[in-house]
Amino acid sequence: MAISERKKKILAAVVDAYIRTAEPVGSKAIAESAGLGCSSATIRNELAELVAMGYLEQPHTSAGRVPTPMGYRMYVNELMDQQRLSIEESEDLNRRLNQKLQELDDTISDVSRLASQLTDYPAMALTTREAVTIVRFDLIYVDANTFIIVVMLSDHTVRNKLVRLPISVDEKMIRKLSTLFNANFTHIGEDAITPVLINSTERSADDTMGITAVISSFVIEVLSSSAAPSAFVSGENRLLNQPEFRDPDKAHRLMSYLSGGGHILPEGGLFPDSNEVRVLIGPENVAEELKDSSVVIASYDAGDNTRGLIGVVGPTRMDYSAVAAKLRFLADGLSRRLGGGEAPPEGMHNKLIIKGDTNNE
Amino acid sequence: MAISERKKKILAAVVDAYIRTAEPVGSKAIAESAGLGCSSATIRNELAELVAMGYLEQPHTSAGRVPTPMGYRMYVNELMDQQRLSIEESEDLNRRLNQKLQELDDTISDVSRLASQLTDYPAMALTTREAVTIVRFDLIYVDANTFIIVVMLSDHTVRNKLVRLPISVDEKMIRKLSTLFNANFTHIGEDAITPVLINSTERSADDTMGITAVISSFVIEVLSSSAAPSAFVSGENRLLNQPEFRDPDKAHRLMSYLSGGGHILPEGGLFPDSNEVRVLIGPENVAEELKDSSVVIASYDAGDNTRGLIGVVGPTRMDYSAVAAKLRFLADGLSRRLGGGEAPPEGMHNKLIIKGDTNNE
DNA sequence: GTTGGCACTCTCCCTTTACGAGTGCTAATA
DNA sequence: TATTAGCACTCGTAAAGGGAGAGTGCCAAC
Repeated sequence: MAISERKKKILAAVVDAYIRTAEPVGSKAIAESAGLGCSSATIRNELAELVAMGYLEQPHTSAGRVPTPMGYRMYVNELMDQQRLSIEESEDLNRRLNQKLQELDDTISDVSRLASQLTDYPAMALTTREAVTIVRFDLIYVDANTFIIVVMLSDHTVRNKLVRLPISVDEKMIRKLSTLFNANFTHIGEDAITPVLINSTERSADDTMGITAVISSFVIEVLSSSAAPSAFVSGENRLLNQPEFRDPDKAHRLMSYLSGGGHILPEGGLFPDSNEVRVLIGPENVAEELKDSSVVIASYDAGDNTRGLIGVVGPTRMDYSAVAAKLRFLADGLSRRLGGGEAPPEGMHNKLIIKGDTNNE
Repeated sequence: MAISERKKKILAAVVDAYIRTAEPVGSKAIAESAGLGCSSATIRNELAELVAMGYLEQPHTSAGRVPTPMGYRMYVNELMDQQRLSIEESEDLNRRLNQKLQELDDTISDVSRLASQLTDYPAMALTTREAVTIVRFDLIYVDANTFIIVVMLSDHTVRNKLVRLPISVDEKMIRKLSTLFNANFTHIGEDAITPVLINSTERSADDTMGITAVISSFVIEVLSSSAAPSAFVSGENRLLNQPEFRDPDKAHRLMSYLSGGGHILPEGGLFPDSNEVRVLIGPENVAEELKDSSVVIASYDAGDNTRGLIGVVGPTRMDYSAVAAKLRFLADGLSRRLGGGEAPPEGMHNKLIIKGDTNNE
């Protein structure tokens, strides 16, 4: 059955009111607020039909209406006025973002904290990197027992480690090792670092003291930790702001889930395109713990084959419009700062494109 | 008035039972549990006196007794059996600790996470460092637009930064700058880095492209971030396990306080000595938000003029004995791994020394 | 198709009641 | 003098009752 224009308006009014008040919405309130010139009785008829169509439900017979996940979905896809940030807001955001400019690895926790502060919901941030390789190797001789390993990675980050040896090495040996590692260990993946390679390098260097092994294990550590996606969740406690989480058990369940950050990853398959904000409403979420919460995610381009994701978790009664706008802004800002060239110019407000699972209706 | 032996036993029994059950303790329960051969009526008389003395209180006339902060204090100082960890527990702890061996800066979050997991309370970890200086400077030339700054600090950590320039530099310039910075910027504090120094270095290097400024600002960033104590709180959500935080508002208040981590610092003044675990009970805490919670803290020696602190927050009805033992173990383990030489040998169980504000009675 | 009216059905909140755990006191006992 | 048994009393909690109010569904009129 097609949904009439008036039904849409009424549905939107219900969702809007429910988002604001967290209480079932009655026909009278709608008649007064939404500017369609008809009485509460008419609204009641329409509401009954919206319930029959599955967009709304009643907690019990004589209560007002509450949107179903399907109702929210309709609202998100078609009805909500796609909120833009005001000039002041976006300036404020820009300022805060500019303060955070550091390496991406520091930023990921900041990003999630920022998203959480901004939206007043718990937020998570994560990045997945494509496999990196080492592009450059330097060993810095400090003293007879100490040297520093510095490696530059294909994603233009730099890692270092201070090595202290129980025995003495001379500067020549360090230089030799540096040359060898530059020749043998750059531009290869973690799986190419075999015992065979390590042994042959050790022999070439005349290294009888196991220095090669130390350096090799650092290489492996760097390559494997860079490949692993990192996640960060913050502001879990903001859940308690929401009336639907006044039940400590419910709140606790979700918070524990969120604290265990990594679990969000499996859903990483559905990375939204840049410029798109994805909304997952209640049962649309894969994770059992999220079945009655909603998640809004946006992704950003962190440059060098790295994509980042920022997400916000809240009750299904979430201010989708505001949250989506803020996330979009944040993601854009991050893309612009961290990412490749083709990011949109500073200050431009992108048209918001919001998508989600539309195939379940 | 002096407190008799029997009163002590009864008080201990009340605290023990209350820690276990979170419910006011009645005379009958004590008569049965504590092995002193007397009836509940006798216990009642004693209880009445303990109330008069301020060690216990009654929520209302016909309820059991609950320890007051003063009661807990007595318990912690004199009564509780100072729990040792079982062999299995300490082996498990050792294993987990060994896995976490990395740089201190990575570890601080791990430490707090570990402490939280271990105790099932929210935990925080923080370190204060003495001012560090740079002891060694290296600039690595990568290509005409790129070089890497590597600095080694007096605390034996190494920091690096990749610098990309809009203009070209040659290798000679980089070498010159490296020498100059090594000469002028090592072994000095942040406040010694004045515009005058930067300008003179810039002139000496014939640097017309502002590279000196870039490097200088990195130096300042490193020195200031190393001086700033860093804090980390985790497991806030475990608060919700405790029945006293079933009230979402109460839980939220404390959790927000904890999330804002830094606030704990002002109390840093009371760093416990190593080998001592400090317990702060309810009103003994300075922070308003902690007035009806308890904090257990231990400190460890992280080497190089750095002291770390691990703390656990919970309701006043906290299992002080178990928590103190675990924190002591953790702190010892960390001192041994990170710290100076005179740490106790591996595997030894230290005598627990527990102290606190005893001057308020 | 829309509206006013009205009986009906819920939940929410307040009060009442009953119950039981635990006390305080007193008088008896060792 | 310290301990104990007994008993009346207190108070909080949980279950049960009882409006009040918000909101519905339906019907008959427009």
